[in-house]
Amino acid sequence: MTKEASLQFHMSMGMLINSAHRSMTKRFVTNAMESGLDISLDQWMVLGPIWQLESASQKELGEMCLKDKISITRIIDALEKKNLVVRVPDQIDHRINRVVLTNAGKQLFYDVLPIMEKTREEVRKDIPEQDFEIFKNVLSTIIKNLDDG
Amino acid sequence: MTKEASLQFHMSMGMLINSAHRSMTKRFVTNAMESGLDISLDQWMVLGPIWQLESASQKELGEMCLKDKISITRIIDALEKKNLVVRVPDQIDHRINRVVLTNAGKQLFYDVLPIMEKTREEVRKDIPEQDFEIFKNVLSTIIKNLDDG
DNA sequence: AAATTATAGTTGCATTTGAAACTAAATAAA
DNA sequence: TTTATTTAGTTTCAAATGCAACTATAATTT
Repeated sequence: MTKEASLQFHMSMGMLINSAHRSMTKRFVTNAMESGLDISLDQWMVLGPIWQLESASQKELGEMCLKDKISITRIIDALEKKNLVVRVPDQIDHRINRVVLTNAGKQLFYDVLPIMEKTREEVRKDIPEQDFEIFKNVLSTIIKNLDDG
Repeated sequence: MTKEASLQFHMSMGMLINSAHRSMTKRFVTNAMESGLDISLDQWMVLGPIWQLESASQKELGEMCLKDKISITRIIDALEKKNLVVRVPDQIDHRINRVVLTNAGKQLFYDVLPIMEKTREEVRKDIPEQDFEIFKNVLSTIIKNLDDG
């Protein structure tokens, strides 16, 4: 590869992903705040699977959200502090925490859904469905490529 | 949008970008370390434009790297501490710093190029050129969408 | 059964990051 | 000219993140 091509690469890939990630996170939080909702994108990304799985272990949540256990611990800490979820020790395996939504957590989940939709629309404006699918596939492939490399 | 679709979204977009970004950063640093080079992806992303622009202001670097001025200040601090760059006050406008590579900085730049290429290949493995182009376009569009929203 | 290994989750510490306030210089307005 | 405004960059403080070591429980091995 020529120097120029490498430079081109470094200026596109890392930079673009980095910047898109930052912008999205920011926009989501801003949109939430404007609706009087206090939640980070990370917290939301975990709240969804909690809602979906009903009583997931932290490990399961981590796998679902592609996050390590430390991050999950902390996000659950934050959610628990806000009384949105509770940790319930598993009846059989006492190492496991089952994480379940409180009523306030469920309420927040439903309140945030339209915020998510709004953010989604802002993000996807002008991007054809087909391109977006390719985009997501490429992201998945990149993650896979780097996980078992 | 249905609840399921929103959930689907939140579990793909944010999560995937987040995860891909983390993996890439990690892989780049690991690859660099294995070659005995001590540089973060952020630092590299700024080093490139410094090399290319020859004597860029911090503002220009920020625009080029899609980073805010605070990040640039810190990255330049780090690079300067490692004697890879120096800040030279602009002769005419004393507010501006011109950032230039030292010989060590130029050397590192050339040393890191193959690392970047290696990382690039690991990232892009199995991704058709065409999809990758779409991928980058989508990222650019997302950034644009969120910047002037 | 006792000792070993593996798993789930937490904690502590050091580094990184982000937002807002700040300094210093340049430009524009009065 | 002096005052106000904008611009480039830095600093500070609080919050987020990453890594390694740690606890507690469960599953294996001997």
